[in-house]
Amino acid sequence: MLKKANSDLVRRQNRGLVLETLRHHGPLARISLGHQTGLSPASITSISGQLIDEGLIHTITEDEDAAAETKRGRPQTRLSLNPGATNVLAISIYVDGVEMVFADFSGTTRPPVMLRLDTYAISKDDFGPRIAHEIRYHAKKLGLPLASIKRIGVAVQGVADSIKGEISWSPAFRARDIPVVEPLQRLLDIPCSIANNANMIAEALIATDRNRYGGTTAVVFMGHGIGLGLILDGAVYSGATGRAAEFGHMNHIPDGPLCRCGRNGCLEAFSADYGIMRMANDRRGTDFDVHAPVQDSDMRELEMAAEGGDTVALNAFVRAGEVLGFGIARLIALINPQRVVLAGPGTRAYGLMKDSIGEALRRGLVHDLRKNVEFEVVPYGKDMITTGTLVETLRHLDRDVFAMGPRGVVMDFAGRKIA
Amino acid sequence: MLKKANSDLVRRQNRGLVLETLRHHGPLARISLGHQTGLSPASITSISGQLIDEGLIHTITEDEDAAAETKRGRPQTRLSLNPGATNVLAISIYVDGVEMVFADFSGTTRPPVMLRLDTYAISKDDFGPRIAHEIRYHAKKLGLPLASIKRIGVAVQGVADSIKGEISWSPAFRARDIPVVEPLQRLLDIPCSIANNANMIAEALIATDRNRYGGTTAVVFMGHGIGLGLILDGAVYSGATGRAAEFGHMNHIPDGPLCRCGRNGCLEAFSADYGIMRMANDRRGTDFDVHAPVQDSDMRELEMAAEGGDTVALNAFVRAGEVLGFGIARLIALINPQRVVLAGPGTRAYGLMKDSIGEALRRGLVHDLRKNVEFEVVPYGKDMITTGTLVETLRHLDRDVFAMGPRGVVMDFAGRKIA
DNA sequence: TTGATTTATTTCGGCGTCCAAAAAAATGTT
DNA sequence: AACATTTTTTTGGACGCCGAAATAAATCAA
Repeated sequence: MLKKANSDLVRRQNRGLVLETLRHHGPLARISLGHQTGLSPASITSISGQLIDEGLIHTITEDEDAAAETKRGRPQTRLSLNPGATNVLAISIYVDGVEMVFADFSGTTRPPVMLRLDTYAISKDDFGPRIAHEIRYHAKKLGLPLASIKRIGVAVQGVADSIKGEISWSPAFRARDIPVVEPLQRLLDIPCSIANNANMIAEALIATDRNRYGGTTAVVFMGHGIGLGLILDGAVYSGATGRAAEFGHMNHIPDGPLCRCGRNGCLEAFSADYGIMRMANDRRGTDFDVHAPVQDSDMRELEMAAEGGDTVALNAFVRAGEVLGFGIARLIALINPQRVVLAGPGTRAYGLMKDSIGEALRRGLVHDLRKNVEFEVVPYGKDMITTGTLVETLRHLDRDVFAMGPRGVVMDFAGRKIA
Repeated sequence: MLKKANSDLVRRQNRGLVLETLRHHGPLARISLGHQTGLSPASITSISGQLIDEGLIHTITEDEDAAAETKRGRPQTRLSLNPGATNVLAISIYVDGVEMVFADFSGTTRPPVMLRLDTYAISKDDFGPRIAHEIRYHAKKLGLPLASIKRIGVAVQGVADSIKGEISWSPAFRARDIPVVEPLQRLLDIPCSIANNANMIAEALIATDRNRYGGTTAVVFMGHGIGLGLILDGAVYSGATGRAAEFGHMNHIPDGPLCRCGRNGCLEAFSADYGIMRMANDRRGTDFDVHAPVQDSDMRELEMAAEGGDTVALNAFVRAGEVLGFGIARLIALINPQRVVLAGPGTRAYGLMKDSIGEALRRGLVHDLRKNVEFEVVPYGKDMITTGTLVETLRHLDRDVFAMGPRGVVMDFAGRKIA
């Protein structure tokens, strides 16, 4: 259903557009901003005038490199996001701890703060307050007033319910339904949102190359579990309940090996680290504790063994690839994406799985569908998750907070404050 | 990325909103239109004034029933879509023929015209012109000038490429990549679009009850194949290439029975009519022609046998349900819909499959996911496809054609033509 | 040095849209 | 007939965008 439109909507949308354009293209002169956005120079003057007065953007003065090009005519004065306008915080939760990255409005990050924390042991209700406390401490240490932080984005592997603001389930926690958004908002008075790792990687990819990833892309995250971020029509899709897709628990074979979720035969039970480890250690999978976190060092060792010619180890990876391939084939049948991206630490072993993934795709997917899909593996870095979270958080500020404009301020024709 | 907004956008959106509101709620007084849309009475007067002048809506005069309620105050004059504003045409393609339903702007349909046509035999390039010819003939017969038909919507079972405007593949045709949109537009000069049956049923459901189906719903179509219409965030999702989802060719078991698509183990190969028939006739599926269309009468006979206690027949349905259940479980794991709807002629046998579907869902899906999904079966009528196609077609007119307004017409303050 | 040229930005006036408030219209009630 | 009530229209103002003209600030050329 359509929504009512009025001049309020026009202002919001165009202010948001200007902010997003500056964020995407970096500093731009008003004239270029006009070309990029499609707005007239007059409108750009008006809008940028307001944004400058509100301190959200500013003109660049020490603009050596651009001024260096000697051209005729009045020189451009480039506009840029004002880093000091606000701060944001991206939090990534891992099995062994929590990473906090503070950034300013322009997206420039402070060095990450790594927090050791036995997430697996912490209780449902202790987690939020503990994090709130750490945020308070580190913000102070970095000289960032709490009030300057306008939004916090949290990313976690597993099922994040973005509507309830909880971690429904994550391999990093023994506890379930861990409230995150509510305690942070209550204790810090800062708006907060939570999302899933794979979705944040998808955000990072869109930000990196909108042409490449902006259409319909499936981002498969391989690690302690198998996650999925779906980009549909250029935006990350986050499901009905705000929970991300549960690709890892898509069934592969009825009555297959036991999965962490308690069912049998989930994709994860074959292709996540623990599935591979189990396959390598004990082909029948009877007395294997699926809940015990797999150490990264153990996985590396297994990869080495497989590369060195250990048939049992190699076979575990081949089988993981086969099952993953069938999973992706099913995914393609359902969503018909233009592109499938593999990401996450599990892609380290991609070389071992490549052939069996391809073979499974051939067996499990009509040629018509397969031929239209581009495949790629992106090298994994934790920073992708942080980047994605920041992108998402800052976009929310651009579109939904700062696009609104200040309230109760009288402006003149060009949008300048009169009082 | 955001788009530029200006008063043009405002007008388009609000005109569209008024048209959609009248379409959805039926005749409404200006005051009620204001309440429904959120627009002020002044704006409604202005917008409706324009729409009336353009002949898109009109005031109701013979409004006995509403005027009957004797109330104080100036009586309401209700506005309604003007049926004579334009005509549209919905075409549904079946194995045995083609159905054409003409409707006016208010959505009132003429009796369906059923066209016998051996679709399975017709060649790739004959189909479009043949249909164009029939449209010309029947429009004339019904007294509808071709120029009064502003849009044609075509629905077909199978893979419809809505961007190319072709039927990529359908069980109704032996031919592939059959152009439909291009010949109709060329020969009749009427804009045309093509979509897939299941998506049109999804459209019909949204139109019927937006609260119920408007969030995230998966519509599974069971018939000569297994199709899927996805409603994401209230709108039918039609994939990257404009092709609908290929749920029927999602692999169930590697190296399973042969499917029409040439792969092995697709969902369809178990649960579409031919899969069930094969299972009942010949459990090894060696010498069964998967391409031969299954007669509806044969399916009914098989259903009767199963209901009468024939174990082999019953088992075929049970197995079809099991596989369908696993398919739906995978679908839920990926998309996490709020609701799954089963539709299509195949649902006649739902009673035979119900238990095995449920059992497969239990085995193939985490409880957390399963518990949030509502399940339902809608009784099948061909008219759902027609309804959905009309809804989609008329919405396009509301939003993208008539919302623009006439060009080059000078209006006074209230939107009335001056010249 | 000075004026012409060029390019960027701002100002001005106009237009389209929405909206609140006042006015008008149309009917019921007393 | 006067008043009350509800719906619709008119009026006048606000906000936003835009085209055109004006202004600003530089380079180029003589």
